[in-house]
Amino acid sequence: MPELPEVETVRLGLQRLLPGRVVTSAVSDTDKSFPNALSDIQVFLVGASVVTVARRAKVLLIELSSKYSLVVHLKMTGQLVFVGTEERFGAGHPNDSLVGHLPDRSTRVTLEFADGSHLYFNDQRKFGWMRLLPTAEVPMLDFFQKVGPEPLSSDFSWRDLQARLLRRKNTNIKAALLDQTVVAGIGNIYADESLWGAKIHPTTIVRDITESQFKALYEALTAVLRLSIAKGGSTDKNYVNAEGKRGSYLDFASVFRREGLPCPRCGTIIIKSRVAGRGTHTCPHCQPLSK
DNA sequence: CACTTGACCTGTCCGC
DNA sequence: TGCGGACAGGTCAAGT
Repeated sequence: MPELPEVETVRLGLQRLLPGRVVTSAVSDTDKSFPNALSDIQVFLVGASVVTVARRAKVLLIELSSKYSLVVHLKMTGQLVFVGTEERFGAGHPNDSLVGHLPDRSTRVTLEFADGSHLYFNDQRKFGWMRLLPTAEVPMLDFFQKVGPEPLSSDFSWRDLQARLLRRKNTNIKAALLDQTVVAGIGNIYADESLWGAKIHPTTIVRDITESQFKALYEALTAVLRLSIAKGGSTDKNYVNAEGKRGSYLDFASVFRREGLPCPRCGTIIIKSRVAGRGTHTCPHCQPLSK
């Protein structure tokens, strides 16, 4: 569920909250969530300070003064929530908070900082992970070797999107968009939203997509990603930002989780189907089946 | 090699 | 009310 806009929203929050803080302890409840040896954690994490927080694709990179980085993938239900000292014994996060008092039963890793503040890695389904790695080795990870370009980078054009997607020319466009080696950061929400924006049916085979459709898809994709970042991402069930708060993009979504409701463009009822093994939302009028 | 499907997990919801 | 099963969907391994 955390896709590019959600992970970027978490990054923006952590970049505001973490740099300069010194880690004083790190506790993990499962090897699966944080598989590093305790000795490495003691040497390269405890005592180090946070330098900066970066992102590549859906992966967060918390760079440390020890020349190591915490590499974090939230997968489906992961959260990274910072709790400052002023909130420590209060009623938790106010307003649009989705988390109660932390740690809770989904907390997998707890980092404590020198001033008594905490960073909690919560993950209900345990798909996500956090790993401590020398910063110089991060780009060598298999995932980073294979992952595609950032869709919002200034040198990524509609021609680039077209060329990357055509690497999967015999599959359907939704599967191609979800393939992280084609373009980084797109998941189920923004695949559906951008295909609706470009008026392309998700089962359309990539080789059958026209130039003007590729161009429209590029415009729609970059627009929905930017809008979602501006709205703090999408909260469906679990996603929260670094302060434990929801994102509001789904209030602006056109098709995702809107089956049975009218298409914002033409009023036709939106339907849900299954494409590429994923729940898929389309407007039958705006996104006709090709061939 | 290209492509599709299943596994990994747990909480929630739906039908009986 | 309880219970089984379907579903959620990011990524990798296994299967076709």
